[in-house]
Amino acid sequence: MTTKESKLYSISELAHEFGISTRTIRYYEEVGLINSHREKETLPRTYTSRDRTRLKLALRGKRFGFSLAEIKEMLDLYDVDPTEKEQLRRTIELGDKRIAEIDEMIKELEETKQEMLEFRQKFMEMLKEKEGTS
Amino acid sequence: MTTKESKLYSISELAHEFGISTRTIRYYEEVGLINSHREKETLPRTYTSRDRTRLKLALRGKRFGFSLAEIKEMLDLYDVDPTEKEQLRRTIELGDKRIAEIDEMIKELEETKQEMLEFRQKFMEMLKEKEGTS
DNA sequence: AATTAAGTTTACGTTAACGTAAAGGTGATG
DNA sequence: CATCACCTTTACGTTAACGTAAACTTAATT
Repeated sequence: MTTKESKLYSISELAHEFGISTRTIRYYEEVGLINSHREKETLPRTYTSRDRTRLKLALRGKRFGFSLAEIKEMLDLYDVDPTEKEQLRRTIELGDKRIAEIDEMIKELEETKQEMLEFRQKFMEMLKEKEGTS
Repeated sequence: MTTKESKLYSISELAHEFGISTRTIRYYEEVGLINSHREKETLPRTYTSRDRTRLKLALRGKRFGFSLAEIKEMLDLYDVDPTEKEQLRRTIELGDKRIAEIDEMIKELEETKQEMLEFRQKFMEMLKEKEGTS
């Protein structure tokens, strides 16, 4: 029985998959946002699917305008030590705050969408009024 | 009958209301994101409620990680000339794209929330298992 | 009349998040 | 064995989005 040997990714594979540069990936490692695993200290980085997932989540955070520091804090929530009750509690608490934030964001987005749809409606009517004018 | 004379805001009023600096507001004007109205070219800026709304929308865009340039482009959609059919069409088209983007964001946020709730559940169980351990 | 509060412009400083270039190591391939 | 292709580190450059400071004006108070 070999020790769980799932697929490993190279840095350029991930870069290509997510449409980012290898520099970006190295930078994320530099600031502690993600990890890499290397055989011999000196040579090529390799990434597990867990690393890949973390990167994916990080990029999601970016798309929503979070700073790398904020993202790191959020991702580190998933890596809490399950034997430490106090840590667990703090994690849950912080997580709840984030969830509330997400709810707020969803609400705001839906409002925005609604407003845009109303404008769309107005513009469509304006267009109709000018029908045939070329 | 006086010409529509609704409330005017000063720069520090708006800054305070939205929790930003006056510098930020001037900067937004500098890059054409918002406008101000002044009596005599030289003296204090004053803002209509329309200006205020535009600023509010801009800040909303910021919270979602859009750049000021992107925000400007989006806000300018609202200021289209209604007599220009082609412009109207382009505006509607671009607006539709933004609406689709918003839908995508909402979807992603809901996924994220779901995942976080699942983690929360797991952590709660871990906590329960350790019940009484202090 | 002098101080205070709020505004102005100009201009240089700062930070996050990378881009980019230089100089070099490895392993596969024609 | 030379040339890719891909990786590495180090380090300086760049841009957006303001912060901050200086020097000044104007209106209202003391």
